[in-house]
Order: sequence, then C-alpha cells, then structure tokens
Amino acid sequence: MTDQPLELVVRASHEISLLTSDRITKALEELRLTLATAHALWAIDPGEPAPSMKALADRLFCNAPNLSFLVNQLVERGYVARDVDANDRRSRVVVLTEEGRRARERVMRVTLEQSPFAGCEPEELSRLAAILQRVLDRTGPRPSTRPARGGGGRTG
Amino acid sequence: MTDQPLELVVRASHEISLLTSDRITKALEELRLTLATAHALWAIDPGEPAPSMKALADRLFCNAPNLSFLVNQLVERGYVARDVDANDRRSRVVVLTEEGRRARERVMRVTLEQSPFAGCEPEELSRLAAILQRVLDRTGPRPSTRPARGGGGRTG
DNA sequence: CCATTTACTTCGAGTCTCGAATCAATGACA
DNA sequence: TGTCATTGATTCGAGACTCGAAGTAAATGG
Repeated sequence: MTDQPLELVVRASHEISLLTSDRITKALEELRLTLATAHALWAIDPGEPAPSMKALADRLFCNAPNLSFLVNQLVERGYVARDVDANDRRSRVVVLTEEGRRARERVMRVTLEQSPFAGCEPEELSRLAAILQRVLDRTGPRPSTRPARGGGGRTG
Repeated sequence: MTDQPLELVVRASHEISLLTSDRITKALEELRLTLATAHALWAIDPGEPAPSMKALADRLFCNAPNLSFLVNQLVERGYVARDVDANDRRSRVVVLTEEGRRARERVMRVTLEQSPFAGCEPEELSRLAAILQRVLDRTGPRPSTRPARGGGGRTG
C-alpha cells in the first residue's frame, strides 16, 4: 500500500526534516533563537549584498508582517540591524552584526553536524545533492533575486 | 565555500520542505486544516491499530499538551474521536471517523501531487527512496520515549 | 501636482508550542 | 491490603508564529 516511491520519498523527506528540527532546537536555545528566527538568520549570507525585507520574506516564504516580527526578534538579540537603502528610501536592508555573523556560523555548524545526512558517504551525498538540485531546478526559479544557494525557509 | 555536498543537501532538502508546505496550505484550508493538524491526521493510518496519544506524540516529535491541543482541533472538525484503551484505562486511542478517513486521503493526495518530487522520473524516485530510507535507518529506530521538541514559549 | 503603487510597520486575532500543575489509573512492594 | 512512585493524559498560563487589514512613507507615472 505504501510502496509508491513518491510517497516513500515524501514521507522520508518530511521525517528527516522533523528529525533535524528536533535535534537542533536545544542548541538554538543557547543562542536565544527558535527555528523560525534561526532560519531567518541563516538566510542572510554575509558574503552577499544585504537583502531587503522583501527579498528576505520571499526567501523565507513568508509575508511582510511576519518578516517584520522575525527581524525584530533578531534585532532585540543583537544579531542584525536595519539600514535604509540609499537607492530606495522605502526599503530597509537587513545587515548582520558581528554577533550575528558568529551566531549564524554556529547555527549552520550545528545544523550540519546534527543532520541525519551527516552520516552519508561523500559519494552518496554527491548523488543526493545532484538529484535534489535537479528537483529544485525543475520547480522553476523563485521570484526576484535569489542567491544561488540562498534558501532559508518558513516554519509553518 | 558553499560547495560542500552536505550543505547543499541540507539546504536543498529544507527548501523542498518549505516549498511543499507553502504549496499545500491553500488546499488544507478547504479542509479546515493547518500544517500541524494535517500532519497529525496523516500520522493516523487507518490500516493500523489506533495509536495512543503518547504514540502519536512520539510520531510527531511533540509533547503531550501539544498533542492534546492538536487532537482537540481534529475532534472539533469531526475527523477523529478519542476512545479509552480497554487494556490501560489511563490511555486514550485516537480513531479516525469516516470524514477523517476521507480528509486524510485528500491531504495525502494533494501533498503528493504538489510535491516538488512529483516531477521525478520513476527511476530517479527509486534511487532517492533508497538513499533516504538508508539515511533514516542509520539514525536508528525511534525511541519509545523521547524528550520533547522545542519551539514554544521562551525568549524574552 | 495628484493618483497609484510599492516597501514596510502596526495591530488584532487565531494558531502552535511548551513547562508546570493536576488528575486518574497502574505497578511495585511490604 | 495499603501506600507510594510512575505513567498517560489534560488543563492552564504564557511565549512564539503567522496572517489579513489598515496605516505611513517614499517612489512612480501621469
């Protein structure tokens, strides 16, 4: 009954996702982050131009009020700051603080360490990466400016 | 720097997960379900013995109060009912109603249809299923009793 | 200049999640 | 049998997340 490969893949993928979330929650507490705020933090790559609120919301699959809330949380914790975009004074860009850069590093490190995928052989990982990338490419590019490896997400 | 296969896999996997959630949300509204309640509904397989609250909570990586809340939602919508377990009168088992069985079918169908994995070739799906299953197997069987997952009230 | 659009914020409401406290049933044991 | 610790579940209070509606400020297009 559950022999359909598609169902197996969807179930397993979801299970892995839950398992990962479950595992990293404790480590995030030490940074005073939740899954949602950690996500938002992850989505800000210090190696790329600081994203606007709108760009960040798109990346995280959330709407503007939600992102305002999340960025407020990160501001309160000293991890990011808002700057007015000189080119369009309506727009605010979200910039990592030094603290924020460190916290983001830690979030990424912990997540990769705790990931169920961490036990895979390099060769298996490569095959997996290729397939998943192909799947995402097939879904069509996401709106606006998305850094090639920019994916953060929504929690909900 | 971001060429590590593990990071690519974790990012892609997460992105796919968010994309799926985003896509099915609208369809779930028609069933008066949210992601959390739909997930709980999905976790009750009518082909297996009705799970206890505890068993269900373990399956969903959530704690007892949270599951009580979710099951209440499903009861209000007429999708499940609680029964006292005759073997242990402390325990309640969660049983699908006829409505619930139909709703669950619809949740599964919509989710599979909308999944980014739906576009994969059968052969690709099989490879994927094999790898993901191996990953889950390596994480070891789920313990009967596990500490709760985080997310709720803290911070501040 | 004025109307419209865009980016963002605030507000209110509904949802989700948790820990602490509570209750009932079970199990262990003297 | 009676007592006590344990277990399964619920209730309660509070923090966190998410969204739609409404509002503000800046840009755009006549």
